[in-house]
Amino acid sequence: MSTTQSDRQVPATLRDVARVARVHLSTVSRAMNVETRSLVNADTLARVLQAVDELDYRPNQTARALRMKRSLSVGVIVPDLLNPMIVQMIGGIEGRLGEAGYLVLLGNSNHSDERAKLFLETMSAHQVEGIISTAATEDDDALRDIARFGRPLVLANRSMTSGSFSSVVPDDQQCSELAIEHLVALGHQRIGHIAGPPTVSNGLLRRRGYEVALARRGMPVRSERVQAAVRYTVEEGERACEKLFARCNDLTAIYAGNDLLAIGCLDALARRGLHCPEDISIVGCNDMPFSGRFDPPLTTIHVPLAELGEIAADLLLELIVDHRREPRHVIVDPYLVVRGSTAPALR
Amino acid sequence: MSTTQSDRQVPATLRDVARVARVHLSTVSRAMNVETRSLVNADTLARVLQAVDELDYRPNQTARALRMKRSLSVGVIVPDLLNPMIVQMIGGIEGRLGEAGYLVLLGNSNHSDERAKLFLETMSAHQVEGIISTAATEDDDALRDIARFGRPLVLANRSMTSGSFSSVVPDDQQCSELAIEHLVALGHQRIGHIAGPPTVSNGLLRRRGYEVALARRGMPVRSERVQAAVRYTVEEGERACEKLFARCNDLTAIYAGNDLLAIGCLDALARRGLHCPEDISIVGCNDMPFSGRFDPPLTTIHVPLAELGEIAADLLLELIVDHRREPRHVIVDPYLVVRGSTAPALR
DNA sequence: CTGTTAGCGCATTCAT
DNA sequence: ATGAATGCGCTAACAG
Repeated sequence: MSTTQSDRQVPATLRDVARVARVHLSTVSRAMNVETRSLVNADTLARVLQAVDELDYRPNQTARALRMKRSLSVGVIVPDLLNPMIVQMIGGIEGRLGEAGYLVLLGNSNHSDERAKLFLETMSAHQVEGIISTAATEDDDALRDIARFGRPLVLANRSMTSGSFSSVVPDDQQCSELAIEHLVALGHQRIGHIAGPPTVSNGLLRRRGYEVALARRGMPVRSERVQAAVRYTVEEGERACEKLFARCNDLTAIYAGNDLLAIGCLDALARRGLHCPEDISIVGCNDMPFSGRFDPPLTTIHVPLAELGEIAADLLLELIVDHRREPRHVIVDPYLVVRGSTAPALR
Repeated sequence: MSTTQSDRQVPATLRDVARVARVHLSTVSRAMNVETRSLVNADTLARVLQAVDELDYRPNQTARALRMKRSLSVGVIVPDLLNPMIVQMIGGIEGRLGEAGYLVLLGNSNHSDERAKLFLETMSAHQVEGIISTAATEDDDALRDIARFGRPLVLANRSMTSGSFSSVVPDDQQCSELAIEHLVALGHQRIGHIAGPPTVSNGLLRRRGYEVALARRGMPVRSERVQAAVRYTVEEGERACEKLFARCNDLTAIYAGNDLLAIGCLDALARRGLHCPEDISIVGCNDMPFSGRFDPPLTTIHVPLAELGEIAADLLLELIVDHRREPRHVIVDPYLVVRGSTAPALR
């Protein structure tokens, strides 16, 4: 507090510092950057640093970004902020990216490809160095647009069959295999499936995994036992489950494409006066936070979502370092978590 | 796709467009901006627009930001991304800010003032037009630093007693009043309190509210019946609750400073072989997502967190429009949600 | 080691 | 209605 100034200061620039330190502006620039700092004389450095301190100088990152073409920011697009699973991933992403000095621009598409596209463009305009999308849908050419600009892009949680982008996803078919294996071991023979939207990879893949798992065991694969939800929400899960019940009244178990859908199933059961797991067993997928504390505690397939986010960040960082790097596809292993929503089949 | 080019294009600039449209760069600039578009002739505008389309030109927001001193971005600092309540607020914030054309830079301080300060500085360097912090602690002079630069700042969920920043918080004392009122109505006389950290406003205020509510009813206020958790997490809630039990074994109810702490209390009860609500009633606070689905369903004080986020965004937007605006303090009303974790006192 | 110069991509005065 | 010129704050050659 060398000078008594008004409350609001106009930020100091390199010029200001240079003037006070009686050196050229470029010398200050060198002094500020760790890589070039060694180029500047010890006592001029001291003078500069003192001026910096005195003026409370902070480099303007926008100007740096413009000049260096490095914004030190990346965009992260999510389909739904109220989905605890997504948030887990954001945590992993943000943590890793933060360590690397990047700031995260967050965009919540709210399940809308339209909005996702808007974010893609806005973030692109903001010169993000890369983008992680956890909201990829199959027919999402907005993502391709981004790639055309050479902006690194990685898909997390959901992928695209084309495989042209780096991605990290759980082994979705294996998720289903684990769920069916568990249910069959409990004696269940008529197992329904509430699938995720067919437009997103894990909706499709988990459904396929369900069918494969049944077929492999010589069990009938009936399409009327599958009902896809239009979105990964509790409400849509409930709705889908009711449709399923309207068609099939002999099911003893349901495998839901994710935990939110599973909770929706629980609601649908309750509406019909049915009990879980006594009347019907339910297996979720993803193991969202607190899923073990529900009533009943949810048997589900654990997916390491935070780790998945970290890997997505790593993949993006790789790509940022070398844009021409070949896309990599990481698949992480899920595992079964048995809790209270499954029980031996009685019928 | 007029020309067959390589996959990766270098983004077009105003100059490129100007060259193709055979006009001066500044004309293109005018044409791109809605406010100045009327200044340009209809058919030159058409030429420009065609060139823009042809080259797939997108304005570089970094350059704009540098020139206009408007980054169209704001920073949001949160203490914990794994806290579902916080996420609710982010949703509200991001939604409102997105509508206004702003992008959100997200920073997760992970309960560390150190990291929060780092984010504040990094975001500031990125020229955010304002900052919303949901991680304010009482002794947080980093926040004051930001304000010195004249960067608009609003505090959400947590406030600072100084009151020099705009803020939006729940009526924390009222939260406690509602909780105590409910418990007393159920016949509880010996009510413990797991408080949030005393360094954050709602930790302190809710504790005070608890004391005031007891005193108002002529009930004894005993400090040994209060245990503060060092953080708002399930684990710290459990730990604090165990400390409390070690001191007091005659409590019939506990009011927890938030739902996470309440869940921790549930864990502590379970450890001791006690049941909720039969042995001890528990009231949480905030009404986090899914709290009604826990076992037992949590009786809690509902706080409209998403709305709180929206208000925070509005306050910030106001401040961005006029930096010298007086700080405003919005207080939102909580209400009681009775579920299954509370029952009449038996002792 | 330090100063000079030249932009990064854009908006905005000022001329014309 | 458009062109010319200037500079936002910074880094990166290039000289000296």
